[in-house]
Amino acid sequence: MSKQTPAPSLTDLNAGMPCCAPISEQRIPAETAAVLAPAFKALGDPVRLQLMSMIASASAGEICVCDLTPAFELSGPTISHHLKTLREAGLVDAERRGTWVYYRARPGIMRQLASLLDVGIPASV
Amino acid sequence: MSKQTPAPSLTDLNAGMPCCAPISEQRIPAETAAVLAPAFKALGDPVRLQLMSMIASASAGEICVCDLTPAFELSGPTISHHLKTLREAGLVDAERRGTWVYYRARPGIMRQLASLLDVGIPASV
DNA sequence: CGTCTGCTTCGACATGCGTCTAGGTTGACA
DNA sequence: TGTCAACCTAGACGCATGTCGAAGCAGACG
Repeated sequence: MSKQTPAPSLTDLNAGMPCCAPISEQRIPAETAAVLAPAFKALGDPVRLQLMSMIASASAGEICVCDLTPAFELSGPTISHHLKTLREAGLVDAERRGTWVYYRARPGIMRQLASLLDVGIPASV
Repeated sequence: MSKQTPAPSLTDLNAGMPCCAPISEQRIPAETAAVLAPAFKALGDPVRLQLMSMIASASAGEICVCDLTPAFELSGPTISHHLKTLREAGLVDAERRGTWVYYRARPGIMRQLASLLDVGIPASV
């Protein structure tokens, strides 16, 4: 045990807390892996990766489900299911305003995941 | 169609090629998502995330399977299976030297994944 | 050559995941 | 109030995945 970067909660991650050293510098504790793996898992589907990209790159900072669904050849419920997965992974937030539901990205956790994968030196292969 | 960042192959990624704009800047094309999602998927399991971390942070740049297996309460075949998953995702390389097999990380693809998640501005939530 | 050890592959099983259709819930609007 | 549209939830089905024990393969070492 002792002084590694401790296991953060999903809330911590979304609060924008610094979390973990890059995996190339320090071995991840089991608890941290258990917390972060679901986020990677959520991105591990092509449809969700595209959804995440569309949401994160939306010019207004948010995007309507009604703009997401027609971008795929999938049923509405299936898209809804994938959005729920992203929500439960803490990657996006949803808000209903009138008839439509809008999704926006949570930059905090994405930054955490990115820094975890960071290799530091931008060197060769 | 037209001038987005085109779909890269896994080989490109491991060759260290710059690949894709961050998903917060540009929507990922379907082909790119199809290529990158398996890498995230491979990291979407706590055991594999820890394995990846142990491999990437190995002081010698590589680590013996015989050092990985006892770190988990899982059977040898199960660890071997997870390592195969990481190999097929292009995240690690394996090399047999004498009795033991050594694994090392492929920094190229990890950098690609990290930059894909990059949110740019290190700002608030 | 025989045997032992380290790792992978094989076959099997339970669980999880992606997808669908059908049905519910919430809000807009006449 | 009634009706319509947008979105989510529920239930079901087939395929993928995580896990194991048993068997196979490759080097080391007498």
